[in-house]
Amino acid sequence: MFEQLRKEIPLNDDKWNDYISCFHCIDVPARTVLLKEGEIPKKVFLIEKGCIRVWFNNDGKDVTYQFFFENDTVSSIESFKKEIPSPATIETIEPCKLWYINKKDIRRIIDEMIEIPTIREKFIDAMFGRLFYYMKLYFSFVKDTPMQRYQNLIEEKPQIVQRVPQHYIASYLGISSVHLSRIKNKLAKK
Amino acid sequence: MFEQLRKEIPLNDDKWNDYISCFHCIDVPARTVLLKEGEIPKKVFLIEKGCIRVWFNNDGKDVTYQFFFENDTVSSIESFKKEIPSPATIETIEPCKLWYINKKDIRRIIDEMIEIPTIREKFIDAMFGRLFYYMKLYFSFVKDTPMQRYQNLIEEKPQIVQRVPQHYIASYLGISSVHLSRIKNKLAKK
DNA sequence: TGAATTTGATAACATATGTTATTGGGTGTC
DNA sequence: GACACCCAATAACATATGTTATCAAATTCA
Repeated sequence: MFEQLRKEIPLNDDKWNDYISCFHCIDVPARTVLLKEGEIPKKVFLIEKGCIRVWFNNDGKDVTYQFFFENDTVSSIESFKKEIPSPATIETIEPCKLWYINKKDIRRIIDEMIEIPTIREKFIDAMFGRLFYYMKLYFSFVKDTPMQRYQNLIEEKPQIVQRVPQHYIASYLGISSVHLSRIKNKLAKK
Repeated sequence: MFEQLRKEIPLNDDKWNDYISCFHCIDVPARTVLLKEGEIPKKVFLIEKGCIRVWFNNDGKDVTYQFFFENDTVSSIESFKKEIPSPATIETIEPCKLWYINKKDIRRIIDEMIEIPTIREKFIDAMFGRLFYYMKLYFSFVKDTPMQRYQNLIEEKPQIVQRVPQHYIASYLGISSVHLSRIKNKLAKK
């Protein structure tokens, strides 16, 4: 799981092993809630196998706003950083093999690693990447129709279309599942 | 302009004056283009007075996706960081008094300041703030109706509603100006 | 001041999208 | 195998939203 990362990070073996020992592996079935709306996040998850969605309750309807797959790290990032109750629920879609790390451990690791310039660079780049990701999502809502967003999804995130039930995808696109079904129908006729 | 910042940043006077001297002040009329679509950004702007919009061309229609006001810093952030042509145009809405700094200067200042832990902390917090801002914008598209988005705007960014022409606001909300007009009409009747 | 431009409201029509209900296929469980 | 459940497609209807055109008010600028 960590081989690739090991190569990229300039640490001696002791430090590395110290850090790695903070990660714990679990297997969970589909539809397992990893963080419930209203809880303050205590863990960050890393997916070895499976997929996860993050959703919140909007007047009784659940609105899925993010999917995660293999090698993604998952947390309710704003609540985690600010230590406030999460508005969102984190839930597995498929059976998953996960690694998790506790807040105080990840906090310590980041505080130590941020002092190393090359790692800091990576960290900041990752934050920019995340920022650009959300900017792009936002832009697609300002400028594209739901059909265009669906086509982009097929193009750019085929995993989502292949592995995630359609009603979750619909709410991710900001439309009803009926409408997504109509869009698929139209595209099929072309 | 920089008094408040001066208090927050622990630097000796020499360094401070060095940094400050990199900023240049200009006055520009309304509808001035500060960065044109396709150009690689070479400056970052800081607004002392006035307001600015950022927009891009979407099949012949201009789509405004961000507004900036006094004390905001403005750049086509992704293009600036990656040194790629900007998909967006930066343009004043009102006559503005601006400070700008060139890329190589801001680059140097950030590289030097990032080594100071308290400043680094502020810098990372600012990035998180930006990230949360775009996440929130994105969420509002996934879960709210245009009318709700408009009401949020009145609530949270009254400046925009008061100072920006309505057709720019409409495209910011992802709707036509006709529809925004209808929404206002409905709200007025309540 | 007067002309040009920008802005905002509204009407009429076409299209997109949501809601609710129904149907049938799949899948897992006992 | 029977049952419960989840999932996707579809129909029918209601509502939301876009498009185009027109007009009036406000603003800018010469």
